[in-house]
Amino acid sequence: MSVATREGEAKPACLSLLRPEMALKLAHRPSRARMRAPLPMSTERKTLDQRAQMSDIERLRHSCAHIMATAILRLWPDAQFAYGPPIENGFYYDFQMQHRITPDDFEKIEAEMKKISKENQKFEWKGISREDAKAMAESGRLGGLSERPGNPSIFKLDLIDKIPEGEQISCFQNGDFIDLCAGPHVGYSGKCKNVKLTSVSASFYMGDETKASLQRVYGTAFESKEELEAHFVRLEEAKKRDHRKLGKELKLFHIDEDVGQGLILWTPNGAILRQELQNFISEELRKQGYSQVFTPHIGKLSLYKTSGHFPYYKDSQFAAIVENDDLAKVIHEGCGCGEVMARLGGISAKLRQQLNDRAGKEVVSEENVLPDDQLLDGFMLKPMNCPHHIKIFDSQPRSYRELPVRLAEFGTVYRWEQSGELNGLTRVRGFTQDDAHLFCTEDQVAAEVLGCLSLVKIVLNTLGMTDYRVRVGLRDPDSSKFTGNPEQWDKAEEACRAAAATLGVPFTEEPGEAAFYGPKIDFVIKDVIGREWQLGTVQVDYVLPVRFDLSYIGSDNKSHRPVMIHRAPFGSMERFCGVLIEHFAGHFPTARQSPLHARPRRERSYCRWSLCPPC
RNA sequence: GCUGUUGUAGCUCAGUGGUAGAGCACGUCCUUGGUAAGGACGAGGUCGAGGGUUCAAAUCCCUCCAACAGCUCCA
Repeated sequence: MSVATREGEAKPACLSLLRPEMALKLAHRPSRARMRAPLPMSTERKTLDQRAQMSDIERLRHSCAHIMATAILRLWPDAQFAYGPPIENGFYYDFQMQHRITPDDFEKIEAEMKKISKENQKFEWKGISREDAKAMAESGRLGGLSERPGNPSIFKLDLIDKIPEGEQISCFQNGDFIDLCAGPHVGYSGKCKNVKLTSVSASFYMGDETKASLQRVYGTAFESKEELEAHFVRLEEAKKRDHRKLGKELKLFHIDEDVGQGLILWTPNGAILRQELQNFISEELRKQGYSQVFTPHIGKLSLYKTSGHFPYYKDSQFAAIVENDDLAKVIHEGCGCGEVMARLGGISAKLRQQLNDRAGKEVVSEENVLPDDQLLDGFMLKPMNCPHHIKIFDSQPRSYRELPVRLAEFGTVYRWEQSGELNGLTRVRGFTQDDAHLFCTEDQVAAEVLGCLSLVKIVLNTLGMTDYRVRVGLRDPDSSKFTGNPEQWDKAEEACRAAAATLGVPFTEEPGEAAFYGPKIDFVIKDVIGREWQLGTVQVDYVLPVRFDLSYIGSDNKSHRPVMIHRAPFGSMERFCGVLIEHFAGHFPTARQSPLHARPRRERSYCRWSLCPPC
């Protein structure tokens, strides 16, 4: 059974709960305004030409950054400024000073900024020689209101050194404030009156963790008061769609401190949502000839040593689980913690030999080898499903007639994410991938990649999620990170490129973004506040079949190496549901027969949201 | 992990050193031919955890934990 969509494509029966008129309406919902999404600090300098192309609003915001710096200096003259670019919806300036800015200071700074705007200071460009620039920085004059003996402009000095020889060095002056700056700026500070400071945070100089820690104040600025107000209205609207807020209101999921950070408890309502999606994808998988499998949540360390995930990715995995008797033994032997860790991380000489032989070169160095009686094995919460699926493929001899073998599982994996990076459903420590691994011949790669992509496209189109882009991750030829032989890479990259081109959506090729084992295609979806989330992914892999010594018998009755394709159209159920909640703003497409609807009066508060969710 | 902010009832929040509060939600009863109806009464809190200062701490100080924003990272 299928229903028509506006694209005229058949809609899978498993989304039978989708009311066509609702789907249509939702698909046309305009994407909400983007909240401040800081542009990643580019490690490459912009050329003067690129700078000259700054749009009017970027000019205004950049000037606002200078005005904010001026205001901060009037209040705290010791401040040392680093970097103050315009960003989407606003600007920031990074600086270092004794006083720690808190949001309570914003009012003071804004008041000072307003004064500066009223003073209508002229922004004046001055070309200066490298020597003069350095002298001004030494005296503390650059990024200051006056000379500041004993307080040289340290960051400006560094920035001057980064300006290539022969390039014009310039500064801009407004009032007493002189800053090293290539511009461009607005003519007068009077233009910068619709400004509001939004947040303060820490940053690192040049985005480098090892460099100085700076304070960063963010602000937003627009040409008119109306636009500024509209911006804050949009932010409010975006907040209402936040999946964490809706998740609580609609009782979709719960995160409990006692269970742990980043570990999702799916409550009955959320389980309905997730189950519908799983049914939907299961149906598509069945159509495309996948086989469903189930595998356990843990596996032995040696499995991940063979795959190469341990200890290479050790920092982003949960620690090993050591069996009681083994633990008692090492305690009895008086092992220190460091020694236990080393014994867990070691690899046997035999396994090292096997891996190196299979790869035809040294992929595991001798320093990781420990004598067998020193090795301590344990288990690990699985950080990915591939090794388990590989073992299923390898559990019996395979003929080319069976290929491609497509093994699918809603596989739950666990990864150790930094605490500051956790975010509702979109960044978690335990999540379920709609994972599958395809084992195919070299010649089947292109067709299989194409099949995977069409699956992702069906999923996204069915749900009306059209604000996405496609990223083809290619290898960086200069990097040693990428293993495998160049011809295979070329072939796989070409297959990915060609497959992406058939999608009919813009895609970018990004050298250096490939996984170490092969090229990949990612679907990146923008959420309601402009953050991009990588959801679906398709990756070609030539490495794991080698490490696990996989083979099949070809028509020539000889053994051949299969190619693996990893793919997950949703990415993870958690992240996808998070993005989906915001996409639909909680107005999930449901039909009359949906369990979300038929609720007795007693549970009025419960059914309310499915009929008339909070707007 | 780093910087900052926040943490009080199921939810949203008020409460600046002196007996723990409001609205909504919840329970019982009454009213009411109807989809967030009205009324009466009621229940619900070691004020994130632990320590300290004080005659006295939700409130001041310290240490943790967690959430949020940003940075950094992300197979």
